[in-house]
Amino acid sequence: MFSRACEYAIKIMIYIAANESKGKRKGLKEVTEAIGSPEAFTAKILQQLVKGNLLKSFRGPTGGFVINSEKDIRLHDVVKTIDGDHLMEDCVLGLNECSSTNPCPVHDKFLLVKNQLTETLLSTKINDEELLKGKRILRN
Amino acid sequence: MFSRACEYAIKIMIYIAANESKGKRKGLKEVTEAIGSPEAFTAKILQQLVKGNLLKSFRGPTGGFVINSEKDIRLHDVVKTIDGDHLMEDCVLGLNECSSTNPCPVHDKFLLVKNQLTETLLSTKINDEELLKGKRILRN
DNA sequence: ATAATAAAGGATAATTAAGTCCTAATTTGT
DNA sequence: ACAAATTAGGACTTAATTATCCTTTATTAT
Repeated sequence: MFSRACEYAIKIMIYIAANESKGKRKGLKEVTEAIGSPEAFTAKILQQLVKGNLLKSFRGPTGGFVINSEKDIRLHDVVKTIDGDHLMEDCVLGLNECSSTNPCPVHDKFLLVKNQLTETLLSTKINDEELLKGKRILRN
Repeated sequence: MFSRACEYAIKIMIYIAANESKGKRKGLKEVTEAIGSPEAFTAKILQQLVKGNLLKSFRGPTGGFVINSEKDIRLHDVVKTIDGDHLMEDCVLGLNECSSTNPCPVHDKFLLVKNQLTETLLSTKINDEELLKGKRILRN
């Protein structure tokens, strides 16, 4: 559904959001340990999230990443930043010309699925407390 | 959402199912022309669909492909044959250990989406006449 | 039998995604 | 000023997906 990079990005955002009450910035090492991702690759994704204005970064000792609190970040923002909005916007069969007036055979069948998906991504805040209800795993 | 190969496979199955009333077998050339896919790659996908028992193939002159009419084929079968059932079964965040008793943060949020998707794939027959209502495009 | 036709299948190439490595730039505390 | 820590960024490697090419096998009609 999502690219590997996007899966990591979602975990990153949720981890940082869930732990930012503890004040200090979250470093690359801590994040990769928390979500169980390859370090160098995770660094690239963090960069993308910073460029996309979802995170703010700070260098040097005491440096690290924090959520950009000026924004009210949703899963939709994270997915869009890493994977673009192809999943939400494009034809399921990959047809450029597909639209409600000129539909592919499965266009109507997938309307519900895509709406449900888009709605879920749009409505879920990265710091939604429901995401943390009970014990929640972020890595294997 | 689906791999490119799977997108082609869905188009292949819908095209052959929609045109099989015209009696004769559908050859590789005709199929690639109909769905606008690369010929050699399409041949490989047709092979997979035959191996998965969704199509029957015949060689030689008058040869080609037909739907395996012993089965009542759904989109779910096509997707499973080409992409496997990862999309339907696996954790959205790619976690092996994720389950309803040991969930990832977005597990509940995506239950509806995944159920809707699975239900759509399971309930849509490849020869559903709704897939052909009005003008329906299979290629750009 | 033979020639023509069409799918099967193996090998290889091209492209994209995933992941690594190394150096540069910035910030902090001494 | 300097050393240590930490992110930024470029270049590169590896793996997976997409796509092509060529040969083999089966089938049909002459």
